[in-house]
Amino acid sequence: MNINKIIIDISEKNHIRLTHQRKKVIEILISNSNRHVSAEDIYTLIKDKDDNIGLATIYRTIKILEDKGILIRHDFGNGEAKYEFVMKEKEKHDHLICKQCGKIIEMAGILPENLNQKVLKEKGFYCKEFHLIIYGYCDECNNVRVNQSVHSKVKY
Amino acid sequence: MNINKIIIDISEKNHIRLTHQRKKVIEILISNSNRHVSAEDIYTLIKDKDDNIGLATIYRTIKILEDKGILIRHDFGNGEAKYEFVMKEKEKHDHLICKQCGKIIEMAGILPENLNQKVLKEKGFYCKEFHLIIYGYCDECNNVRVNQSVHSKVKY
DNA sequence: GTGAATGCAAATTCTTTGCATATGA
DNA sequence: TCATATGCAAAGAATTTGCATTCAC
Repeated sequence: MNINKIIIDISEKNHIRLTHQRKKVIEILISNSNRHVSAEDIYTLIKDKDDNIGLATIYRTIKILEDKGILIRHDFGNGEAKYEFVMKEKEKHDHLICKQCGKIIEMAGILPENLNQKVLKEKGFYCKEFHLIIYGYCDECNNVRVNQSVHSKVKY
Repeated sequence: MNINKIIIDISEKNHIRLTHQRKKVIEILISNSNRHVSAEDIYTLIKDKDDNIGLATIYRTIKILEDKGILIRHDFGNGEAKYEFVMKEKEKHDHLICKQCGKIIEMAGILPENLNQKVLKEKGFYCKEFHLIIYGYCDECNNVRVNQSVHSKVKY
């Protein structure tokens, strides 16, 4: 199935009117589904292809796709939302973020299998999406840390 | 241990110079440690007590407390950071957020015990903080959803 | 043809920063 | 005393909105 067919498929299944701009946004999202992209990223990637689009349109499109569950929004805590295209085939994964260098490492299979039932039973809550972010230190940064001192003596 | 003593304790342990404003911020955080408060919330709560403080000071204080690990920052995806005072005694918990009404339910004991070792072994990553947010539907909203139709026919 | 989408610029919201003044240790 | 914190207002960054124009169906 080529990318054009996939896009048409998405738009029809989700009742999204397919404009030139929306097509471009979805195209970029699909071809970058291995990354986390911001609205600005999408904007730049489209501009790079000598295509014109307004940032506002991107924000509006993103919101629709998110509503439809086609796009997952991540807040990694730097004040900029990142988006990830949902591929059925792709394994769900969580994110490890280094507090020192900001690197994001993906890791799958962290959460237990039976979480949905557990949460439903205990809290009457129907789980749809699990967002687990683990903050800590990656290997390299941790080595630097232990060589220096972990507890800063800096006076504020 | 009264609240004043606790605040002095925090400031000394963490080498934070104790100003009138910082005292106020910490005081508000402690007395609202059962909630998630934003910078604006803290500002309003202090103003309500007929005390004066600048928003900038609150942001600066928050940043220090977060650096010191006294405060946990949560990004719940509405563009506003929320903070939670860390009480040693308080059990760590995760958050269930209803996609419909926005309600936040706290739940403890979701994550497995041995995560630190697992992540370290698999990815060489040293875990410090676990932020698990589960998006879904609370009991009430889910009832409404199943009575209506789950899939919107609205054309965008 | 017509209601809905777009682009632009202006408006909003949250957060940060520069600088003169005030203050805690 | 004196480095550091504060308040204010201005700057920044991300996102949203109003409105005239354009476009998909």
